[in-house]
Amino acid sequence: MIVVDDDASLRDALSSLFRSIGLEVALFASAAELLAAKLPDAPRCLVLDIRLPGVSGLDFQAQLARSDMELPIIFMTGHGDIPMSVRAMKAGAVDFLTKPFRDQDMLDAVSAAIEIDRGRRAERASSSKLRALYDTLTERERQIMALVTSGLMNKQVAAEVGLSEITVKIHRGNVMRKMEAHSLADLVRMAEALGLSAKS
Amino acid sequence: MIVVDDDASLRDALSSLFRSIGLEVALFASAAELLAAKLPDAPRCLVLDIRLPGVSGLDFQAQLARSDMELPIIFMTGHGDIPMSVRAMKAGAVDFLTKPFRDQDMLDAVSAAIEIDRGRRAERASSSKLRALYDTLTERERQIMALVTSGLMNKQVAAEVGLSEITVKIHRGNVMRKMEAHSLADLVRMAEALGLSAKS
DNA sequence: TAGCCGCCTATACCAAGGTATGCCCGCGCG
DNA sequence: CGCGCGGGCATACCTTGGTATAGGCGGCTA
Repeated sequence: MIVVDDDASLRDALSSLFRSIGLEVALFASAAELLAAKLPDAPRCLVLDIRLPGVSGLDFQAQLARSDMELPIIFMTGHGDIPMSVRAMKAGAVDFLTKPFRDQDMLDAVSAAIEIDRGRRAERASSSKLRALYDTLTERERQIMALVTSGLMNKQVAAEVGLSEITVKIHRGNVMRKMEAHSLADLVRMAEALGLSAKS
Repeated sequence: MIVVDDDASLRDALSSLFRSIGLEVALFASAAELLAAKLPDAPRCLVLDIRLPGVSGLDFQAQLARSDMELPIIFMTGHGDIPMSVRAMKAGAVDFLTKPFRDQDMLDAVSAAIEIDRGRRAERASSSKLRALYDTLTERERQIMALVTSGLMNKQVAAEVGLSEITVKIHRGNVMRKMEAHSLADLVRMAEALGLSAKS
């Protein structure tokens, strides 16, 4: 759980609130401090005041979304307005609370956000493993994989790329082995997840 | 384009605004009137005042989401607050505008909403066609389809369901024909889209 | 230079996929 | 009752997939 707010007393209040339900908490007074810090790699979320020293919360949100450190955000504000909240929600914020808020509302938002982060992490983990496997393929193998998973027969693939059928079979076998696919169905699903498509 | 607002002058203003960019407009003073009316089946969206005679806009949104008539909603409000806007956005609203709003803001929101609706329609159309094909399968065929697309070989499928391999081949062929799949890869993708999984 | 790797090909062989023909059973329906 | 249909099984035959063995070519690098 990461809290960024320039009000020390609010930070402390949130800290004890989150600790009371067993969450680890990291406190920061500004976005810059957060970026400078190293954080443990666990399901988490960001609780952010929309008015921060330096950058605005919305800008910081956009900045995070562009970086590889994407994590669910819950905004807080004392003097926000509707267009601001709408913009934050459209940009993917999990919630947008007005100060003062009820503890329970914050806890609900946080548990929803952590659940989202958990899902995203699982997603990223499996897709990055897939990427790693895919990266071990040679150019030819990638080409054959795309064509095979698009539903073409070996002979059609061979004609498409100007190879003999037997060579296609070799590459195909290599692809199956390198991708650790146990069946064609497996490979098709991997190709889907990787966003492959046979471009003619 | 569907507009629901109890203020006749605002309805007229929005009507002429939308017509000026070539959109067809249907006007209603309440949610009940909208539900009673028949509407042409084309990409569209709903522009809704959050304070309506009878039901609240948020309730109406929830009601629409539960029904089969799901369509993108843009809320308007004269006296809304942040929690209200956040709730609407969380429930899937495309935008939430405060009166008075700039014409351009409304037009931007509407074009985004119509784009969303167009995408959803395409999605629904292809998935409902898939459903229709899937519904023509017999119980056995569905069973074999699930197992085959999970990556099992015919003989393994046969063992799993206690049939001979040749019978599995027959069913498998029937599945391919009925689902209009041109290859196993096709069938696997269909199974994915249908959310099938082989339950042991 | 030798060795490795990616790449291509061929022959041969076996496993798996796929279809046709033919026959059987049970059930519901006109 | 006869008929259609879903379901099942077998033989036969052909296609496709998959692997092993073996060889050739070009490029990179220790």
